[in-house]
Amino acid sequence: MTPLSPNASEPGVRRATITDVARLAGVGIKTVSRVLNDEPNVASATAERVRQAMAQLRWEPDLRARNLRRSDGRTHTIGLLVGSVTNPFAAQVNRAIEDAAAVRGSAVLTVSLDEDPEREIAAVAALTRRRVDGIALMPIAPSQAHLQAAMDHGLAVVCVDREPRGIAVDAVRSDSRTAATVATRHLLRRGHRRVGLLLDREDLWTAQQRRLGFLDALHAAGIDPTDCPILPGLRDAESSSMAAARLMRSDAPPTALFCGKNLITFGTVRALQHLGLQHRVALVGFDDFEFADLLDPGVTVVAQRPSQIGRLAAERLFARIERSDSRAPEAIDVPTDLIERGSGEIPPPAP
Amino acid sequence: MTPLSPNASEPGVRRATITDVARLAGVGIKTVSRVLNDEPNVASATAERVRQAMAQLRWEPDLRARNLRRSDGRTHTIGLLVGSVTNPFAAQVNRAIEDAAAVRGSAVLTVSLDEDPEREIAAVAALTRRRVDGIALMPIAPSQAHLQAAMDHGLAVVCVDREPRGIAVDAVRSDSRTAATVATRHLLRRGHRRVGLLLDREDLWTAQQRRLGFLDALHAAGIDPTDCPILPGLRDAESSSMAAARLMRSDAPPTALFCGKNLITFGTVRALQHLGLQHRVALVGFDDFEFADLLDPGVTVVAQRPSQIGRLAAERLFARIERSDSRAPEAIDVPTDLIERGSGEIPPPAP
DNA sequence: AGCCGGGATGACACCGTTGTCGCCGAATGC
DNA sequence: GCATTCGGCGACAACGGTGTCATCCCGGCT
Repeated sequence: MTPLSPNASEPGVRRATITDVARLAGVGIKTVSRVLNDEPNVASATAERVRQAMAQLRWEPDLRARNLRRSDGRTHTIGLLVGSVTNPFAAQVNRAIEDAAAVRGSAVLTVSLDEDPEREIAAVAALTRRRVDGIALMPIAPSQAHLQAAMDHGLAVVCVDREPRGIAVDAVRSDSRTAATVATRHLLRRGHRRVGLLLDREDLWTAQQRRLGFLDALHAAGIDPTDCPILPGLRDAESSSMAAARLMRSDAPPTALFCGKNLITFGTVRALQHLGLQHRVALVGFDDFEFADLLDPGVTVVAQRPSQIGRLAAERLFARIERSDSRAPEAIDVPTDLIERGSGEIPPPAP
Repeated sequence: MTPLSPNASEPGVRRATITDVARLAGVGIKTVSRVLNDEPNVASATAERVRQAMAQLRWEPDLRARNLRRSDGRTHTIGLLVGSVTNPFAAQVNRAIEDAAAVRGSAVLTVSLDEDPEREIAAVAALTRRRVDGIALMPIAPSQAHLQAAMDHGLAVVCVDREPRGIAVDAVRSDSRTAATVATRHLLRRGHRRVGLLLDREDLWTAQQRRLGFLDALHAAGIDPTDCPILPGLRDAESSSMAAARLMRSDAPPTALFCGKNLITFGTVRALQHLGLQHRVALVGFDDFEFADLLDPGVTVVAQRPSQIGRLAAERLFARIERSDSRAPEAIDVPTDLIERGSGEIPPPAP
């Protein structure tokens, strides 16, 4: 085996530059640049010499320097801001966007915001300094107006999962309101009259929409909303689990639950199992997840399509970046799919 | 509400540069630079004028230009190469590294390789052109020697989850061999004599180690390895599920299974449930996962500590980047935790 | 033979920042 | 009172590439 030079043996070799390549090939730097960029008007013999010099020196052009001067001004880098890369929904969106970016030769800078508005603002500033071509954002701050200055300088923006506020940009998300109506109606059709809704922070667009959809369904069925408790402000599985347990131990607990996002479903499923109620209380979750089908009972969900959302968002973003789309910003609804697995089909107890 | 200027209204304003700030503040550009970098020898009144000019123009310095000239040569950007950001293990590692990078003002370029060696090489080349300061890599290519040239130019590298080949760099990973031994011994102690091992591609270091650990345990218990089938080459949940089903339908199927990574566990759990064997065949998985405790039976696992692995990897990486650590490259073992939940404690059927 | 067009090429400015260095003026030392 | 320091500041080169433009050369056409 060949001897290995250790990690710490740095500066080592000075990195080759275009000047070194030019000198070795016996040409001017501009000719090297021409070869690198496949520009015309280079004799094939010259081009070959240049390519050999590049290979011999293992030269890789410096994209910072290149972008700095280039007329299109693009860095071929985009930013992705999500709640957390560990959230399965965000991870799927992330992957879809990464794939779309890779096809176009762009790299992705991913940032987890932990649903903190200040981190959204800080992250955007940091990405702006890096001159990313575009940003795909799951908005969390009360307003996205802080992006306007960067947009005036040509930054493209697309919002994912939630509607933006204070700026006019494309948005790609599930039709949360309709999805919530469908899920709630599904429970009501089984005869439930006391349905509980567990929700994320209500300053989020998604939570608002899902609440509206929930109420739409109650209204259509002529149900008194005051019989249907709404528990908002649930940020993670932990707090959701505690909230669900408290709710089920209350006087007149609901006979069915609708969970407004994946982490809430996780917590609620846990709570019901611990209380031994998983076969007595109906449950529909928002967002599909691994093993939803193998739990007992299987968890009925309104599944989002995160890959599709990510793919569409990336397409909009790159269309804006390449200025190939100058239509007015638009909101794109991605459909959801109700998947029946058992938990959502539990009937209310006989009166 | 204020009117919103649409996304497509680009070039719009020319972006302010340090020259604009200098002119507005009535100073030289170098003074602006000094204020920006908190360098000494600027009168406080002057600094204040400069800061006002910065704010007024909403100027954000261009990090590309800055890094290009700076003497330390750092871009404050690192690369992270994983199998896929949708894999929960990778996602946790990703998050830990992102957090460590954020503290140090570095951004993370994440790339999913889909376990494709060629993409590893291509991704490293792309990151090299971007002049990242370091790369955290879950190695997939047969050799990582392709990183040597970049390392000679100062690139820092740390390997995650798997051992590197062909280069000398730090590595942070679980002690797979010991973990596999512990898991296998756990099954053997319950009386199993025919234990099946389901494995990832055997060219991967982790799969090799887990196989060795498995055999170690058999050997120590005096068990004939030929009674214990090994199914390698399982890349995803799908193929694992099919392989597990085929195995259980064979003559003399094993009475216990050990799954060599998270996706294999997912597939195998599915297969056992579909065959109705989940309470008759013991199973231990590698890697913990959401709902492992709520399945029936609960899934016993050897849990890795992905956050810790990511954190330690990032610490090594930044130590190398900052040249604050010049020790020889080192392999760091992160312990695993056997978590008993039921599936691993199922005894073999009475003879 | 002289003119012209265009392919091949390099000199040089430039992108937006930081590093080097020199200049100026005020404070300090003797 | 004069040399010496030093704080404050800007001119200019440099980072590693690309854009612009001038130049050279050669073949084809009058």
